[in-house]
Amino acid sequence: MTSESSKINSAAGLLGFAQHNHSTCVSDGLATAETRCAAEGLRLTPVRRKVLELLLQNHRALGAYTILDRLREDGFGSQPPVAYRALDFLVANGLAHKIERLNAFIACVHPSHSHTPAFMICRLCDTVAEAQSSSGSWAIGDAARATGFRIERTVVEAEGVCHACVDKADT
Amino acid sequence: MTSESSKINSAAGLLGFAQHNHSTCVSDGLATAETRCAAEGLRLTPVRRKVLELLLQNHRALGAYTILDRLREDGFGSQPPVAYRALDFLVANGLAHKIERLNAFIACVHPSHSHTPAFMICRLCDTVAEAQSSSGSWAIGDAARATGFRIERTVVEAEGVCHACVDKADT
DNA sequence: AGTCTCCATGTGATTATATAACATTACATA
DNA sequence: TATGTAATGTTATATAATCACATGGAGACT
Repeated sequence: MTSESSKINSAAGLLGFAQHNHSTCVSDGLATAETRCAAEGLRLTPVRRKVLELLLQNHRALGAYTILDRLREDGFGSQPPVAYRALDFLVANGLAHKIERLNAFIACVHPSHSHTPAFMICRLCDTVAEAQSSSGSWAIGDAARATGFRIERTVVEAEGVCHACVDKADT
Repeated sequence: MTSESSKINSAAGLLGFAQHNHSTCVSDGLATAETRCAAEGLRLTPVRRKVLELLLQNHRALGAYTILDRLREDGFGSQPPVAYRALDFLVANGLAHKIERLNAFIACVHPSHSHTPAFMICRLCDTVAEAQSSSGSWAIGDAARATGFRIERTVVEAEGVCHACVDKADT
């Protein structure tokens, strides 16, 4: 427990892959979420808040069942729907994203404005970084326009090796 | 059965979303695969060939268990690993792709050369179109270069409504 | 305060997706 | 034919996600 959380903290010393003071990530993220929910009449209930807090604690994607375990420890309901409903709420309101490649979830790093997120997933340290992007910048937009396809949502996930892990990479 | 296959054929009258003569998709795809496997010393065994044929029969993504059902009908093994191993082979050798968003698989439409595929998924008719693309054209490449992230594989999947379905779309 | 309604949560059961582990068979080739 | 390797078959299990229904709790309205 203790060793695990300290490991998480030290490993989370990268925002995405950039150096940053991680200590404010959780508090800032929760504060932003509370502001937004208050402004839009959304209810950031205890379970939802707790799940967001768990996601903010590390820059990795967490599976629903990992989250569920943590919820159980904190006295929340321990059946899958509890976690999935909270995650659905967070994703629907742009406070978190699902990483399709991993079937896992991560807190949004800039939840204040809507965006088409793009992710970089390090296969060695499992860190996930969210890249800023405009929705029209993807080459697939051209193909869509050419065929009359109306894009509603785009998944962009790059898998590879982050700067910090390049040294220990085999290839 | 008959009605289902005819439905598949009529619905598959679009390559991705472009009009095309679907009757040659399966035969051409299998021929290309056989040529490539022969050239590279890969073994396109009966199960693998059958799975590829199933994928080629429609421009939709098929789940592993759907494939498994068809394999069973044809006298192949009917346990999950049978389907997953064949799919792994096809994906590893560029003959098929996994659509992460759907947890399902689709035949590659241009298996002759390596590429970073991008997909358009119609949420109304479930058709999946593979767009041609060069690996460097994604905006995420810039973010990766900026942070020293080495991209090995990129998932690009756009979800929306295809040209043919726009009329029946609610919004 | 009462109570109605809506939304959120709790819980048990089930479905869907994917892999582990090990036995067996087919194939190439020495 | 003997032998190593790759492919397949099969049992069991792990992981991910949803269904269905009961319970609870905050606001709106009287």
